[in-house]
Amino acid sequence: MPPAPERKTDKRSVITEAAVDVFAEKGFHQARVSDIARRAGVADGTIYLYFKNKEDLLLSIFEEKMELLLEQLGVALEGVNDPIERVRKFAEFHFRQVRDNRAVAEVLQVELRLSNKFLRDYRPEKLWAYLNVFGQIVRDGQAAGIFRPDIDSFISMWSFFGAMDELAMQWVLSKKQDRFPIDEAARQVAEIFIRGMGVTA
Amino acid sequence: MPPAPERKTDKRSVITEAAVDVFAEKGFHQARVSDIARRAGVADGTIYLYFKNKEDLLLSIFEEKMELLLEQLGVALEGVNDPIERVRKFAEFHFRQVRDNRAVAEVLQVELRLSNKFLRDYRPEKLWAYLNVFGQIVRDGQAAGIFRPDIDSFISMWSFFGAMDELAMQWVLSKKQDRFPIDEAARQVAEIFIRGMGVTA
Amino acid sequence: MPPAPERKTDKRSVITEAAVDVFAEKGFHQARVSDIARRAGVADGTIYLYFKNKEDLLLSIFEEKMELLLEQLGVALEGVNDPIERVRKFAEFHFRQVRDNRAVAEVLQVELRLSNKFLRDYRPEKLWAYLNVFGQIVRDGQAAGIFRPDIDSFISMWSFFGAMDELAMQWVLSKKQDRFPIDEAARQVAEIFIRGMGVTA
Amino acid sequence: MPPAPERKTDKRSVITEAAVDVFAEKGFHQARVSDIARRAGVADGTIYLYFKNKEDLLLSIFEEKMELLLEQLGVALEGVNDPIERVRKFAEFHFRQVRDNRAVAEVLQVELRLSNKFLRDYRPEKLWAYLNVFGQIVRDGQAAGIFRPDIDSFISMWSFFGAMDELAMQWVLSKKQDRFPIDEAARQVAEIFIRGMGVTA
DNA sequence: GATGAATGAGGCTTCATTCAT
DNA sequence: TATGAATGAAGCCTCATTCAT
Repeated sequence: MPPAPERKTDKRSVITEAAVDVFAEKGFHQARVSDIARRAGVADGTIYLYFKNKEDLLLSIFEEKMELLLEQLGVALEGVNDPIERVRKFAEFHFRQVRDNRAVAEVLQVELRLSNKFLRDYRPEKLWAYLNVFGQIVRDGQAAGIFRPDIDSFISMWSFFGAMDELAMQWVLSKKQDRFPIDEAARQVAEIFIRGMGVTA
Repeated sequence: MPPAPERKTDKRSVITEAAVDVFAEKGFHQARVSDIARRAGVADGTIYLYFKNKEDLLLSIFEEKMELLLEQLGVALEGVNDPIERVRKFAEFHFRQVRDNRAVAEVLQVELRLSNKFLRDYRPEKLWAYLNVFGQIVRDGQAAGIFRPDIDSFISMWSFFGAMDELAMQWVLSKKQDRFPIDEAARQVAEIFIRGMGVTA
Repeated sequence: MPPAPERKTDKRSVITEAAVDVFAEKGFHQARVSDIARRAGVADGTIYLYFKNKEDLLLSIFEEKMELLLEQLGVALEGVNDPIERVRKFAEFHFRQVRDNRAVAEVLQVELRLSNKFLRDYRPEKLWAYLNVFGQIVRDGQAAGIFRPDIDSFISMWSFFGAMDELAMQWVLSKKQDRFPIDEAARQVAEIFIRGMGVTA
Repeated sequence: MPPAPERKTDKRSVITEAAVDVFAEKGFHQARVSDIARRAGVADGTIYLYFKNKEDLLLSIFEEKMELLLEQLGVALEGVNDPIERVRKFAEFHFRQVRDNRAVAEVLQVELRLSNKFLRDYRPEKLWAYLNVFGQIVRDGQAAGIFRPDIDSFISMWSFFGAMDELAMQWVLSKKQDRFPIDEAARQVAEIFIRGMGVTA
């Protein structure tokens, strides 16, 4: 019996998952490479067979996770044609991901922002692709006469993302006991933007 | 005759300003204490006469800058009573700060990201106060029947801040030549939230 | 039918040649075992089937190359009986080797430098044998009354080798365009030592 | 009372001397930076206040020592005008230095050669200046009709240096008990080159 | 024999902080 | 107050070597 096809990338993803956990727990700078190695059950040096260095590990996580996210977003929006409904689904999808993959969200939202490389040098194509799904919804809605034509899709897109992202961060960083209901947040954000961009207002 | 009061804090504020610049340029972790000292024109050790350590320096900046911001926000909103108008003024004020003082935007970014994870026990009271001005606008608007009563002020407050903050960051990070008009961004964000929270929609 | 004898050592010599190149290019310490493996077209681990470790690989090169050199020197000096002529032939031979096989010069350099300090217990017998050919020429010349009897063969032998070796290194290190004629160097070195050791002077 | 002027470079030279000892004892690659620090009585980090890195430390030793050597050579040859005598004094001086500063000689001769930077990238100006003193002696001798005009000063200069250097290395590396008389070596090398280059031969 | 992924010890270097002047 | 040389803990990363396949 041949090994499962993902056997080959097995160790790589073991490391990736371990890194997500450790980064989420301790933060990028406090996380020791050896912590990640121990968590992954590999030797320190093994990490460097798959990643150039610690920062590359962080960026790789971003790339991989965003790619996955983008795919799943496509699935979540499949068959949904009404722009308004698509906005709702988008918010719902985003917050659901955050809730279900808290560690990933934490790394994507908190740690990544602290990485200079990320903020300054790195161009997050995948993030743009993700956001542009929203931008396209706005333009489609405008074409359909649902959203006001003077809305700038660039501005609304980043606003929408900023709103979701900030709420997600607050949720992620909040202690378990005083965590607000995230699906309610999804609903409210979606509603604010739908009405906010709507023509009837 | 006692020395002029600001004489005493002269060197302290020189250091603070230098630190703002350096932190904004390189980020907290990449910034070396000696960079800040050089920029401030003092010796490394001098910094430790005014601040307990590097982290304390960062926190002091937060405190000072946020206090100032809060004061100025108060001035900007003075005499403006209509909740809708107050939202507009808030957005306008925030983006104007970002434009006029690039470092403010970055400081806010950093604070948000670091305060909860890196600085476990630090509570950014001043930031909350800043945001709560918006929260109160929402509640006032609800009381006046202008905003829908089911809007959660916590959610809308963070959404609003996230939207503004993300746009600010995009503006800060964008190259000078292709910078979008920041005051237009202010208008659009304000409009989306005003309409989005409004009862008539 | 047994495999051809060199079949058995085929891979070994492939590795040896690759190692000579890599050591010559980067030096012993800078050379990675994996560089050698790649150059040889084998896996890293394969090297350890033929050599105990990296150091052993270096020593084996010494042994093999010096053995060859010694043999060829014998051939070059065959039938030449006059000590003076033998000195000339020796120099000629040495520089010809350097020119035709650049790596040999570097190997000798490395050996000399490393053998006594880095490889505490290694005795470069073959190198000594090579040099002693010159020592013997001196002693023969002295017996024949051609060279002064107060010349110490140890001192003259190392001097001669040092002179040739240093010139060889300069030649090897010099850029192709401004390379001095190496055979002229051979002539001059030989002449200096012949006259320098001669009785008539 | 003001501090002695060399107070300022005190620690730097303490480190340099310690490095010479440790490099001579263990070799460059085996020497740990912490070994040098301990020997110098400073913290590891202190070394990096004076030197860029470990290799820079080695090269700095070379620069400093060669500069000193060059100066002292000038003194040793002062007032000696006869080219023949100058050759004798040169050899004498060189070997005396080796004998009196064995650790320095060991570092300069053995370790330096093993440093890739040195051999490939670095242009040892000071060494050339040192050698050119010999080159000039040759040319002066030729002008005076003492040395044969067909001698190439470049070739003879490197030969001479190679001869001395190789002998010096053999002396430095040899065990105390079987160390040959170095001043006798000086005499013989000088004599070989003087006669070897002479017109009468 | 051949492979090459995995190992893991250990060193160079950084930089926040101190303290004698 | 101010200095800045000195400290030294601690982590990222390299790479020779092994061993299961």
